[in-house]
Amino acid sequence: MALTMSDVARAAGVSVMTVSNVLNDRPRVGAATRERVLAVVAELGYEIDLTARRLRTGRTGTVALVVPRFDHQYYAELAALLATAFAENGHHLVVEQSNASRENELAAVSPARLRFYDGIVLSAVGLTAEDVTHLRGEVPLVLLGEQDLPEVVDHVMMANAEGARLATEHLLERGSRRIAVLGGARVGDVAGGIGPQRTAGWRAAHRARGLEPPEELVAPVSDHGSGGARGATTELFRRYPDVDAVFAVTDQLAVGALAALHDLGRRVPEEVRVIGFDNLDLLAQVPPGLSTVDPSNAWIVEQTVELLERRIADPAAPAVLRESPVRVVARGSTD
Amino acid sequence: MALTMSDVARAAGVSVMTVSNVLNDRPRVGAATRERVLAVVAELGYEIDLTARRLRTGRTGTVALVVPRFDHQYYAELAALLATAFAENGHHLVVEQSNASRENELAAVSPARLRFYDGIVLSAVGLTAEDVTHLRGEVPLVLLGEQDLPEVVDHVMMANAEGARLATEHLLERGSRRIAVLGGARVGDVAGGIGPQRTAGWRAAHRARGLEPPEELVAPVSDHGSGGARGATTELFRRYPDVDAVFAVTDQLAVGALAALHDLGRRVPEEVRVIGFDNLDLLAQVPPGLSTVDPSNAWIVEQTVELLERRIADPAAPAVLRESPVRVVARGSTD
DNA sequence: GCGATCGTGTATAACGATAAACTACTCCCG
DNA sequence: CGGGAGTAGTTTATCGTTATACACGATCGC
Repeated sequence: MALTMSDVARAAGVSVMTVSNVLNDRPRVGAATRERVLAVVAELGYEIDLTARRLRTGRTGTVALVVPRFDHQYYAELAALLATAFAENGHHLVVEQSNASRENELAAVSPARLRFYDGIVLSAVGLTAEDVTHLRGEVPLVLLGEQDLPEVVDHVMMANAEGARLATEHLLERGSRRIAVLGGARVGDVAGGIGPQRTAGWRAAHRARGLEPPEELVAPVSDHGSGGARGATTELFRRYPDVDAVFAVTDQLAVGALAALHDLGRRVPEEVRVIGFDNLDLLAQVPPGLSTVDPSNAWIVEQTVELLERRIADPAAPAVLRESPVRVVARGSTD
Repeated sequence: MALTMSDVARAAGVSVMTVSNVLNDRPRVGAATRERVLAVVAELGYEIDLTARRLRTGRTGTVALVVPRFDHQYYAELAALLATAFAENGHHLVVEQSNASRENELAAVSPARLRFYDGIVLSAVGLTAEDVTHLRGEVPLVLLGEQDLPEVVDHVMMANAEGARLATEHLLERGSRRIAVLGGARVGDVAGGIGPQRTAGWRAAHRARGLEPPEELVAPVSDHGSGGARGATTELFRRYPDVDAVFAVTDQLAVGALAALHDLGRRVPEEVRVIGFDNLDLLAQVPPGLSTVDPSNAWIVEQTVELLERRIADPAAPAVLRESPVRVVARGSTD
C-alpha cells in the first residue's frame, strides 16, 4: 500500500503527531525537527491521505460543480472559469454530471456523494423547490440557474428575460418585424427553464414598442442540439416564409438556424437576421459572426465563488439572490 | 452533524455492524431485523459516509477523468459518453482539469488527489514518460491521448496520423493540390501532441501520391481557440493566395478558418475546401457543413471503460495499447 | 531557590465505516 | 443426551489522520 504518516514518523525518528504538525504548519515543532521531517517526506515521496483527513476534519479542499450535462458548451466554459477562480481561493474544482432528470440530479447531489466536498455549485434543472430546501443545510450550496426557486439558498441567476428582451429589441431596432423565437415556449407551457423565461423577454420587447408578439412564430425544439434546431427552423420558414429574424434561445440552437437558412438559400443577415444567447467562445467565430447575448460569465463566476466561500465560512449566513448583468454582442449575423 | 450508522443502530435497537450488514446486503441478518433497519434508514434519511468507507475498504465507486481543460468541446463530448458507460458498470464519473501544463497536470494527478478514486482516465498532454511510469501502480490508470508514451500503462490512442492522412487524401481526391495544414507543426518542432502527428499524416498522404508536401503551407497557430486560427488563416492566404484547401488539425481551428475565408470573400467549398478533425457534434451543423475526421469516440469510450475496469479488477494485468479506427465524414465544406 | 511559564514533543482517543473473530442460541443426528 | 453444524447477531480492532491533554526539561521572576 501507499506510504502513511507513521512510515514517515519512523524514518524521521519522531511521532506521527509531529509529522502532522510539520505538514500542517502548526507551531509546536522546532526548526531542526521540521527540517528533518520535511527531508524525509521529500525523500520518500509521501503524500497525505485526503480521505483520512476528511474523516477527521470534515474538510477536503475540494468543491464540486454539478451540471446537467458535460457536453453543454456553456457549462464547459463556465467550469473552466470557475476552476481558475476557486483555485485562487485554495479550492480544487471537480465537475459532476446530473443528467438533467430530477432523479439523476437527486442521486448526483445525494449527501452521500456530496459530503466529500467542502461546497457545491449546483446548476439545477430538474430539482423542485422542496428538493432544494431539503438539500440546503447538508452541504454549503450555491444554486446556479434559471429557475425561480425559493430564496432559502444562495442563488446566482442569469437575467434571462432581460437578455432576451435586449436581443429582441436589437432586432426590432434594426428593422426586423417578423421575429421568431427558436427554442421558445408557447403560452401555457411549463414555466421553468430558459425557454419560457427567454420567450417572456421576447414578448416584453414587442409590447414595449406597442407591438403584439407574433405567437405563431414561437418555435419549440425537440432537443437542445443543433440538429433539432435545423429541422425546426426549416419547418418554421416553410410555414411562415416572411420571417425576417430568428432569436434563438441558445447559441447552439442559433447554429442550427444558420444551417437551415444556408440550406434554404436565405442570406444572413441580408434576408434574415439571427441572434443567439450565451456568447460561447467556441461559436463566436462561426460565419458570418454570431450575434448573441453575453450573460457575463466572469461576473457570474465571481459572485458564485464569493457566495460559496462565504457560506463555507459561515453556514448560517442569510441566503441571497444575485442576477447577472447582460448585454448584446452584435456581430455579422445581425448587421 | 450528519447522521451516522450508530444513530441508525440505536434507533433500530441493533449493533452498528448489523446496520452495515443490512446496507451491504451481507447474509448474516434475519429478515425481520433487515426490515426494521431499512425502515429506520428510510425514516431518518440516513446515507452512508463514503469517506469513511473508502478509508476502510479503499473503494469509492468513483472514477475520474482528467482533461487538459474543461472547455475543450472534444473532452466535453467524451466525458458525457464516458459518464454513461461507467454508470453501466456501477461507477460514477467526475471530471477534473489539469490545465495542460506539466506542473498542474502533475498536481492534479498527485496520488493525494487521486487516491480518492477507484481509477483514473488521464488525458495527458504535458506529462513525460517518466511521470507516467511513476504514476502507474499508485492508482489504476488508463491513458488517453496522442503522445507516444512507454507501454507500461494501458493506453487508448486516436489514429492521428492515419486520420490526417485520410483527410488529406480526401482533399487530394477532390482535386485540391495546394493544401495547407492549419495548426500543423513544422519539421523539427517538438514531436509530441496532435499537431505534429496530424501533420505527419498530411505529409504521408502527399508522398503516397508521389507529391512533395508543400512545407511552406504548414501554418502553426498561437493558441488552440478559433481566434488564433482566424488570424493564422488570414495571414496564410495573404502570403499564399493559391491555397485551395485547408486541413485544420481540429474542428475548432476549422471554424476559425471558415471565419477568415468569409472575411476574405473566398467561397467554401467552391474556391477553398475545408476539413477539420474531431467530428464535434456542436460544430457538425456549421454552414456549409464542416467535413471532418471522426475519431470514433464511441469506440474509444468502450475500450477505455473496458481497460480501466479490467485494471481495477486486476492491477497486475499486462499493459495494452489500442488505437481507434478513424474515417472521414464528408459534409458541405469539401463538396 | 522554588513554583510558574515556556518550548517541544508524545500518548491517546476519536472521525465513521468494515473485516474478522467471537458469542448465543437452535436444531439435528447418532 | 452430547457434540457438530447452522443462524443471527455482537465485539474488537483497524483504515490514516488530527484534537486534546499530557509530559518533561529549561528558563524566569521574585
